[in-house]
Amino acid sequence: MPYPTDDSHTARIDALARDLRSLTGRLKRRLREQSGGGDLTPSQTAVLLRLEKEGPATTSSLARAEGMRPQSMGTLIAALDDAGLVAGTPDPDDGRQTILSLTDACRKRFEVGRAARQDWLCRMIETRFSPAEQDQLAAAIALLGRLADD
Amino acid sequence: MPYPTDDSHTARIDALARDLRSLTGRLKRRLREQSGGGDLTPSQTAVLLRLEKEGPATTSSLARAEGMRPQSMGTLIAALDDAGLVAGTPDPDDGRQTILSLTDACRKRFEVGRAARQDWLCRMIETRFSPAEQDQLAAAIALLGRLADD
DNA sequence: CTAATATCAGGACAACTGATATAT
DNA sequence: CATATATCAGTTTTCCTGATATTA
Repeated sequence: MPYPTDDSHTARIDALARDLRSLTGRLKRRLREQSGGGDLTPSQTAVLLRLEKEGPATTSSLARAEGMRPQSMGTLIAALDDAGLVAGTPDPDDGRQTILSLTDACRKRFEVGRAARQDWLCRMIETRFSPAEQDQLAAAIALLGRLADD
Repeated sequence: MPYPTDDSHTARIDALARDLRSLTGRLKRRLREQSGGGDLTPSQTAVLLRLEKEGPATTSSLARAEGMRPQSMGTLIAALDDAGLVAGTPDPDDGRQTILSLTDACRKRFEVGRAARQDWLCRMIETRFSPAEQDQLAAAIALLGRLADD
């Protein structure tokens, strides 16, 4: 027997890993494709929604939260700043940091988008999944978050 | 009231969508970082595992299965061909197509990797999640697959 | 002096679009 | 001729590494 422990348990884990690898690529592509059209990239959207949820933060703390390098987050933030969606004010206590917050224009944009139910992902979740399936998703997202954050 | 239907139901879906957006980015980054070191990219790994699971296929059918453009799959396949992990034989019935299969070298590589439990994702799934949680993951991956494939 | 923050510069990867040749 | 497959070429996006200035 080539691999002694390749029983059904291990095979099931292999299948899980295989499907998860395929899924992440497809999901990412789908999100990017749907955000297209003068709109924001998935990473930009994720940062804006995090700022909305958790309040003002610095570039570095956002980078840590999203699991990317501070430089990468820096360029992402610069684009959002150019678009007038976030604004930075210097931290009075720590001169190295600038505190980023959503602008009123960005909050307005969220408000309008939600009122019109324009968000593709929200529409899909609402229309394609039953409430019970939505609960399943929420639980699994927490599990996968553990995996992504080591 | 700015948005008449912004009740707790809608707020829960907004939170789900927000967390899912953040998760896909983090997961993708984690997979790429873990595949680093002379190894294969996540997309390459996904294609090889699909060929192993479903048998020989063409560039176009693989592109459809992974939700990407045939050209993108083409360059990905070319790299795997250069690395000696896949080989193509002309389809006897349709001169336009070439049927791609895993090489013996690739199967050997899988065999060795599995025997040594070298796959990061498999190890994480096995050690960080209980069997019940693994079931939850499997169910949720199927749900999210529906979302990714429209 | 060491550690953390931010920014500049350059590069690699993975996907895209458009155009073309070939075979059905 | 219309459709499907594959490939060539160029581009964009997103993230990376390395180096530097500044502040705690």
